[in-house]
Amino acid sequence: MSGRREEILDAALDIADENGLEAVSMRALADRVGVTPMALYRHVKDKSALLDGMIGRLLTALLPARTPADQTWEERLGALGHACREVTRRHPWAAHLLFSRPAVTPDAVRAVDIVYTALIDAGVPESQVPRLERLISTFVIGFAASEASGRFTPGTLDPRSRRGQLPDDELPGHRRLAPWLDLPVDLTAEFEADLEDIRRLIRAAAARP
Amino acid sequence: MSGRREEILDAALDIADENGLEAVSMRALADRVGVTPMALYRHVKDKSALLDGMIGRLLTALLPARTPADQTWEERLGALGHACREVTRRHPWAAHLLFSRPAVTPDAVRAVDIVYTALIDAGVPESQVPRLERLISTFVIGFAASEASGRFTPGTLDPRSRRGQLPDDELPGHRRLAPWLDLPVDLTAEFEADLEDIRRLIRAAAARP
DNA sequence: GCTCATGGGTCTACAGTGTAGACGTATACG
DNA sequence: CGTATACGTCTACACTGTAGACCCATGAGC
Repeated sequence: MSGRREEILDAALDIADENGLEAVSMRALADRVGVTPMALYRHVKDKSALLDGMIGRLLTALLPARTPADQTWEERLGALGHACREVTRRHPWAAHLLFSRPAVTPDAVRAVDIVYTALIDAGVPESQVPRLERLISTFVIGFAASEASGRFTPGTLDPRSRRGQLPDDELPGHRRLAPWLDLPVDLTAEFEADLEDIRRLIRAAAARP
Repeated sequence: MSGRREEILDAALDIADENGLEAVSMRALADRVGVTPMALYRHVKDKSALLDGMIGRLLTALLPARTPADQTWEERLGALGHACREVTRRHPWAAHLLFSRPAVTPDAVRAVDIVYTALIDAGVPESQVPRLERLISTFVIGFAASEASGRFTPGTLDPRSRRGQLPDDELPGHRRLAPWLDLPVDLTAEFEADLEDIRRLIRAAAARP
């Protein structure tokens, strides 16, 4: 019953949001809750269990309360994808945890099920559904993690100087694409385009024997 | 000049391979090199610089010495993908770092260039190439990271018991797919199928106006 | 030969980490 | 009343990364 555990987890979320995940130490968390570090261990087995609890908390927030049945499978997929990206934009530290901790909480299973039914509704052969679910979730979480960790916007150095470290004739691709590489990237638009590509991939899979 | 830095990085790789990434502490590393912890700081600015150096070392090992020009773009893409997965299978701890550290080393840029030229050769419109490169690398690294962290094989509990935590009628997708979910997954074959799906996605992008 | 810079290494110390173990206390229930 | 149970505290230990001062061998320039 006692909502104490939830209270602690939320405090941990707050700390992570304000000062990053590495600022979540048992001592700092205890301070914020107004308690001694060791007191936390009554409500949380471990530090790693604490992290699990944190992503658990996020997952429940992410899920649609009830899946509106009047949406097409493409809309439902898009909604889930955007929700996932939204969560990791609000909590950039979370992206990594989504990868490391296997998703076995009830909420995570529910999320997987949404993708399953979307794929089935799309007409994908059942034997292919689990694989495609993994493909999709891997990409979506990967995109979110990349965005959150700055993999897509490497540092402050612009593309030109980055390229400059290598002789230009070793990088024919970069030379050829130079005009496009200097453009700023709109990651929201890019994510949308990626989702559309994935929907196409699904339709193609549904159309195959 | 002095190969001391490389010697240190390799020792760090060894520790990580044997006991996991969290076992790579400055003290443990110093012990293995046969030196005092503080001595490491002459060759490595930071602990985080040490980690950067480690993935740098891996990346050079991953890259093809020279790209054989007699391969089709599909073969080159597949080779790079498999090389990436191979590295993270040999060094499971590395997958996460690939995500967190933006890839700005010369070797990383070279790897990106291989994908760029493959996409160009495939006939993808140049404006789409950078986005698709990000899509592909995100998926490939994400797959590797998922596999390494066990996201694809959640714990020891079988699918049935995992599902058991929730009422079955809340999970129509799982119920429908039950026969397929109980099958063991061959991740090598799955990765191959995923790559093929991605190649199809590329061909489709090339065929669009 | 002398000096001097430089690269590499050592020792000490500090502030911070997760957590095991023993102990205390207040409420609820028989 | 006694006793469980939930919750919290204090102390202590073995770690972590790293700043700062000091040392010594090598080689270059005067």
